Amino acid sequence: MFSIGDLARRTGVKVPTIRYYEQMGLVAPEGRTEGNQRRYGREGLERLAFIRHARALGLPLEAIRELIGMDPNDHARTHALAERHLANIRARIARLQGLETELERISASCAGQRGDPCTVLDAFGDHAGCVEDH
Amino acid sequence: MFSIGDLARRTGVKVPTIRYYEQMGLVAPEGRTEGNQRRYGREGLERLAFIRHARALGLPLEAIRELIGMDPNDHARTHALAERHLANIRARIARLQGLETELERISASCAGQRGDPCTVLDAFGDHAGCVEDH
DNA sequence: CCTAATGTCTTTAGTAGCTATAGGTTCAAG
DNA sequence: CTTGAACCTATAGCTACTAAAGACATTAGG
Repeated sequence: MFSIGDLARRTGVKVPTIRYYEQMGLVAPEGRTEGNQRRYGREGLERLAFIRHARALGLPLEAIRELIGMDPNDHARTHALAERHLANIRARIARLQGLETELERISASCAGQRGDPCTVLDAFGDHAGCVEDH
Repeated sequence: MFSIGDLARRTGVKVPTIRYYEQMGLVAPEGRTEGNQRRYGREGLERLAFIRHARALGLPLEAIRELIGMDPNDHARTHALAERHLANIRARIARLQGLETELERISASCAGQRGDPCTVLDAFGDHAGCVEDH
């Protein structure tokens, strides 16, 4: 039987976060002590580790909830979720790469001559220089 | 003189968002009508366009507030902010690329055989397969 | 000039995913 | 038995908005 602190130490998920996940219906203790403290079994530990890893992969809690409730034989749904998330990540990468390009341009736009006003400041506000349509 | 709706149409920033920016101290109307409605001048319009573009570049409002208050001759601070943000974006790209790799691995881990439990589900919870240290 | 439609006002609450704090109780070790 | 660490609940805060309620203002058409 693990206390909430044990779980926190073993999974790296902070104590208040575990309680938050419980509120969100993602983990529950097996029971409580007489003094009302949470006690978890091995299942709880594994569940929390699962959540932690899925979160580290960038899945929103909502998707994790879906995963938890999934039938392991339902390949279609499981694969679809993975693909959807992958597409999502790729889109975010593409968007950030657009920003990267533009910020490089902005940074390079001014040589930093004393006495001249900094063009970086203008560039931040200037939509005209943009290639992307953000 | 522009109403808040005019500003919204011209900049693409939604009306409630403009009011929110005002609360955050980023834009202010030049004055109000007798009936208490906001009226903006060209300055307000430009300020809002600046904010919009900076947001599109991914800058947090806090950084935009800094930019707004900056002396255009202070190259050091302006450039530093741009560089900091660029580094930030690059870090995020790197992180997402790590996730991309891992999600590809996860997606590929299961051929989708009927009858066999889906390994994707395990892979989501399995830290052991990770290369990155998330 | 009046009316109807549209625009605007303030205030409040909700979103995601936590984190922090306060004030109180319980547990485990010595 | 006492002390200190860990635990409890409830509430508020964070970012950057968005939505909704209920009242008032403005503007175009007749």
